[in-house]
Amino acid sequence: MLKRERQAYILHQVNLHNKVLSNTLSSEMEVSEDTIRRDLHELSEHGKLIKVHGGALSPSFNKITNQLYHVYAQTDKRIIAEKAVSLIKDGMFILTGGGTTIIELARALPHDLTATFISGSIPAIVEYMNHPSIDVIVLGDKVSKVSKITIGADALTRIKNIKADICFLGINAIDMENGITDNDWDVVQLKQQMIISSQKVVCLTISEKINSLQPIHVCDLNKIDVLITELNPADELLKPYVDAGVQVM
Amino acid sequence: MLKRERQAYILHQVNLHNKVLSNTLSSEMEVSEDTIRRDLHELSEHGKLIKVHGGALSPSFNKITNQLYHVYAQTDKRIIAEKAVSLIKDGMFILTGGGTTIIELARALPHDLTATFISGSIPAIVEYMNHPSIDVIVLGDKVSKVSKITIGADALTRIKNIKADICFLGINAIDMENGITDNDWDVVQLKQQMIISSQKVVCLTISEKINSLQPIHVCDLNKIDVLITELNPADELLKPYVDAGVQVM
DNA sequence: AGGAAATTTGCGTTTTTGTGCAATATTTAA
DNA sequence: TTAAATATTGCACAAAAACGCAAATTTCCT
Repeated sequence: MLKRERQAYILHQVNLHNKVLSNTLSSEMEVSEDTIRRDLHELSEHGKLIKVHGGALSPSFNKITNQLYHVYAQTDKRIIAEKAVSLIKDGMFILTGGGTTIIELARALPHDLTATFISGSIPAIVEYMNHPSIDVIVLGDKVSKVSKITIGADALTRIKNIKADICFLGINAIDMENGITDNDWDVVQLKQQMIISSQKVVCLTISEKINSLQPIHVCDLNKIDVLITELNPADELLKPYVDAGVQVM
Repeated sequence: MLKRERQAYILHQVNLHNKVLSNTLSSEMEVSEDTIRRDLHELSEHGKLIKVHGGALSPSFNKITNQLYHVYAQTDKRIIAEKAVSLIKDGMFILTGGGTTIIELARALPHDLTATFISGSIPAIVEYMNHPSIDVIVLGDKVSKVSKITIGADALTRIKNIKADICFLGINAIDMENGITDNDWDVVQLKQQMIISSQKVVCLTISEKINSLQPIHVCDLNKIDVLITELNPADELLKPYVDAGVQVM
């Protein structure tokens, strides 16, 4: 087998599977691992793949995971935030949780909006505070260093005494069977009470979290009024949720 | 599974859920927790995530826009803050108000301090929150856009139920005749209650504000235990206060 | 076609890297 | 405070990479 052939085959495999192993290639083509390594080295110098210990990866692989992912998620969250904003009317009482999606929502609020936002998320409060015309109510309690949100009995009872018009929750996982799930017990308590204390529950999430599962159950799908993702509501991925009666935006 | 694949997966999870646990990752990918820890260590050195006990957090989650708080007369306030820090001992319950001097105090706290800070000042809370070992209690209520502090009956009654070891107040005006005075009605309510609820009252101010007067009375001089300025305690300007029985630092 | 030069390949040796294990410290939670 | 979970450290071992060298192959030139 010629060197050119070999390298073409390697590239083919990399593009197909995003990954190749040196020893697999070596036995598949019956050449020494040394040769494979030299091939990989050469191809990686031309940027056709990324050589790593034990094999090689597709160059697109690294792009997605490293820099682009963050920006990409950011723009997605911006799209979500703008859809969410369209649900907010002047004079509303609005409960919000924490998380980066909520921060984006806070930043996307129109400058002339007059509404009351209630939250225990410190980063969200900082954003709301900088808005010229909205009122901000802080749910006081002990701050969780991990989630940057106030958690505890105090915050909980405070939410109990509220009946908000609408509630925006950034969620960590949602699937058809288990509904919304999360990974922080204290945060789950708050989310559950927020859902009870709101007339309308809106869940915000990037599409990657759709059909994923976390250890702690927050609520079933039927508690959710609106689900917002960056996707088109007609997207195939969202169809089961539409069928289940959730309004998808 | 290749090391890079693993790390890519970890990053993916972190960006997705803002948080990952070592043991979850370890069992998901069927490698030892040792390996996961090494991966997390490596990724955190590249700033891709923030390593914490038991797992890791998303770096974007931690970044709070606190570059806005440019502090007036900063070096003076730094001096004041450092004097104030010397009064704080491990395990204390500490009430603090708002204002730039208090922010400086928050930034000057030693990294190994373990204490509980109670405040309604959002900028101060943001600073406390970034400290590794102190607990933060937020006094919830409506946020005043002007002073960036929670004000109202709720915050007031909350303070009433506290007996703190010490209380740090940034003050706007102090003079021999009227004691401490201020210009914001709501903030004054809070300060008065904080003074009542603390065993020791420490006032922080730059010397500019010494012997000045504001419209609303907060408290008389005799309520103050310690007065801290950037000046030498023996300074002529401070002599009347020393004579009046205030401990000056 | 023949043969020299250049390239490619395989092999042994030495380094480096990745991983798991165990003993010990440190942190966290009860 | 104690007990459990998690981190750190040093070590061993295996897998892979790097390197030099010699044999094999291809290329190129007359």
